[in-house]
Amino acid sequence: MPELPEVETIVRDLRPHLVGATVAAVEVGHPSVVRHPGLAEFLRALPGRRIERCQRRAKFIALRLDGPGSLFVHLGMSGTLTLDRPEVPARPHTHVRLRLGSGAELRYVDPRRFGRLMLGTPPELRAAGQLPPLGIEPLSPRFTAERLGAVLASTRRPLKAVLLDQARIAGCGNIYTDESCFLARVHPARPAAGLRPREVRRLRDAIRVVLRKAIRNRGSSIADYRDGFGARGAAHESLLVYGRGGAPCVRCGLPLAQSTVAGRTTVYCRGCQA
DNA sequence: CCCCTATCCTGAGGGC
DNA sequence: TGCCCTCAGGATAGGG
Repeated sequence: MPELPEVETIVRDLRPHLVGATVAAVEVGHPSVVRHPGLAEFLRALPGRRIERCQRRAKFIALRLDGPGSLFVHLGMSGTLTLDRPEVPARPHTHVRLRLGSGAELRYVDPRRFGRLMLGTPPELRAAGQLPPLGIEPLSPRFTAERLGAVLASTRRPLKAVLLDQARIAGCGNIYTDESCFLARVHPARPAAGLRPREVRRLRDAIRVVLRKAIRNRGSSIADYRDGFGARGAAHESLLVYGRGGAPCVRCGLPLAQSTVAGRTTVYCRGCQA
């Protein structure tokens, strides 16, 4: 579900309310979402900890705690992390609740339970196989056309597969990958290493424009996604290709093509993305 | 290394 | 109205 812009929106929403707050109590409804450490240790280690930072890395939410370690949350396909007043009834599939010293409640809701919560330092979690290798942040200043070119040059896999590969570029999912390829006018199934330098530059710029615009619009609420306060985003209202297979291309009017690339539904324009 | 498929789950939507 | 099928924004394991 949530890609970089959705996770970033949540982090920005929650940050002012979480930083400085103390975890007063923890309740876990469905233990399978707690991946590390074990449930008992998770319940033991969290209460009393103070949240020092609230940040995004790739599609992970990282709540840095006092003392060593962070609480990492990955939302999977259908997860949400919201701050609620405790008297508001919890929605179905609320699996974890953190009651805060402020009285508010941080709730992890995830119908499909593909998401997960983990507690520890990055090296610990990497050693436990819970935190995968993560590539460059596409919104960082280090994400230059040269850098993207180097990433793409290393493989002949389809471009889209590389953009979705979190170990190479962190944060892009199915929606914004298709949007970026369209904006850059490159075909998502082209071998990554085959892009010309000017196409790489266009793609680099397109990825940043697409992600920034989606953040400005507070994320795409196509199904389950909600912001840090449970409200829907508006980014899905201005998507150019995602979910529009068969509809006319906004640039040339040709019906948008839909096929499977890198195992994912992919929408693109045969005319504009040669 | 690459690529595809199945898998973890629930819910929404379409066809009949 | 209901049943069945397919599909979904993610990530990973296993097979060819």
